[in-house]
Amino acid sequence: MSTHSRIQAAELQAKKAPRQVRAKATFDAIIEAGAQVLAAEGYAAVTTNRVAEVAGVSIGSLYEYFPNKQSIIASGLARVMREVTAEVSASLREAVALEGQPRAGIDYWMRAMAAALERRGDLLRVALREVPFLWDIPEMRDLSDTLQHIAQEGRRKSQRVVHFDDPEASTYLLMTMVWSAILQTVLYRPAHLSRERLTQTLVEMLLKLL
Amino acid sequence: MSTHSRIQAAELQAKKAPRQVRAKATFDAIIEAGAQVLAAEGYAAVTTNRVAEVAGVSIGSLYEYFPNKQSIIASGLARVMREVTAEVSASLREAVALEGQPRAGIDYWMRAMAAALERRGDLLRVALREVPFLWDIPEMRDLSDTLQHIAQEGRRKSQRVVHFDDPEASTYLLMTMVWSAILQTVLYRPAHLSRERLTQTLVEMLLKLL
DNA sequence: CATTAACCTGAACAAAAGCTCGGAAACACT
DNA sequence: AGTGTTTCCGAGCTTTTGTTCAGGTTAATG
Repeated sequence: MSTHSRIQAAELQAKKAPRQVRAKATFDAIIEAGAQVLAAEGYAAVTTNRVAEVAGVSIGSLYEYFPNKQSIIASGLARVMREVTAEVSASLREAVALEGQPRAGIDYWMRAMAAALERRGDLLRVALREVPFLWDIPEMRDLSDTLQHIAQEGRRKSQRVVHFDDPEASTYLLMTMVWSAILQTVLYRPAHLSRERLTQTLVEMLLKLL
Repeated sequence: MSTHSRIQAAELQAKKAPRQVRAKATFDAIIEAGAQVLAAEGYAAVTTNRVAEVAGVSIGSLYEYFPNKQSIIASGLARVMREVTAEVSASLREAVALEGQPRAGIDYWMRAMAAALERRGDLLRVALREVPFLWDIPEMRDLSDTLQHIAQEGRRKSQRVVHFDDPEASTYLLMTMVWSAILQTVLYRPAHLSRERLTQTLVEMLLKLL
């Protein structure tokens, strides 16, 4: 078993909230700078002094609000993931609501996912591959939980959606697989598979299965 | 676009091969120690001095064979990935050969994949999540290329395997999705999905699609 | 206006980590 | 045994980086 110590939740959060508007601006600038350096230059390039410099703030101010380096990155990723979760789950709900036209629903959902991921592509690429404490950020886990929840709910409402021996497991799996495929394709752009071919084929497959 | 510099191939390789048997032992001990520390304590814990210590070798010896820290990790991962690729692609070939019994073939292949991954679970988990230059290691890319190659070849030989509008893309996708699902399940053990349920459901899905 | 609280600054400290290098020991070969 | 080559050693140099702190500035408060 891997034993390297999990990071405590407190160490991944800001240590105090800004009270004045000026302070709110520096706070945001720090988070923004952290995300930007991470996305553009990778995890190793994210040093506290560099983040402060990019944010246009002194190193002291940085430690006024964040207890350590990790909390800056974690705050930025948490913020982004809240946005992604909101966008993706909203589109999944809409897709589920389009019961009558499964093709349109699936298509719509996949485009929404791809768009949400692509907009944060540089950041998510680095985050998924390099940030050691990524999965200690609660918002990171929330996305898949939320999607699962919506999917299972949708399955229960309209019985005819999945007929497998194990409906729960197969819904879970379908969800996971489609998500993985989109993630892979959008973030890592395999040579032989354009976005168009991906979505077309995925839709076809899902229609055969549902 | 993310601009952080790609690592040169030379920086990820051993700088000279051991000539004597004694030297071969230290060389291997270093690689082994690197992999062990990485698997057990994470990327941040892999320091050159620590690797030397765990290997029971002096720091000087380490730099006799490896130009830098990354090359130690890269060598270890390359070695492991050669093994995994060999095991997984052998089992895929056998599965493809079982044309007559698709259920047995799929089942066999998935068990082989799961076993190959699980045996290196601790190492691969950390590698996939934390090693920044992971995909600059050629052996890392070889696996999916090899699997794709075998799968596409299998499809061409027995025409009746996949009937989709875009056979190549759908084979690619199926491959990717099954691989992702197994990887996820074996390495990150989702709470609600046991290995048994996964394989059962996956087999069922594949049979419906092929 | 006076006082307190919030905010900001940046030089400097301490720890850590990658890597070098001069020299000794083990080995191969004649 | 003698000679050159390979291997090994580890103290220490250099650089980097996370973080602190004492003091100054700005904003709120009464």
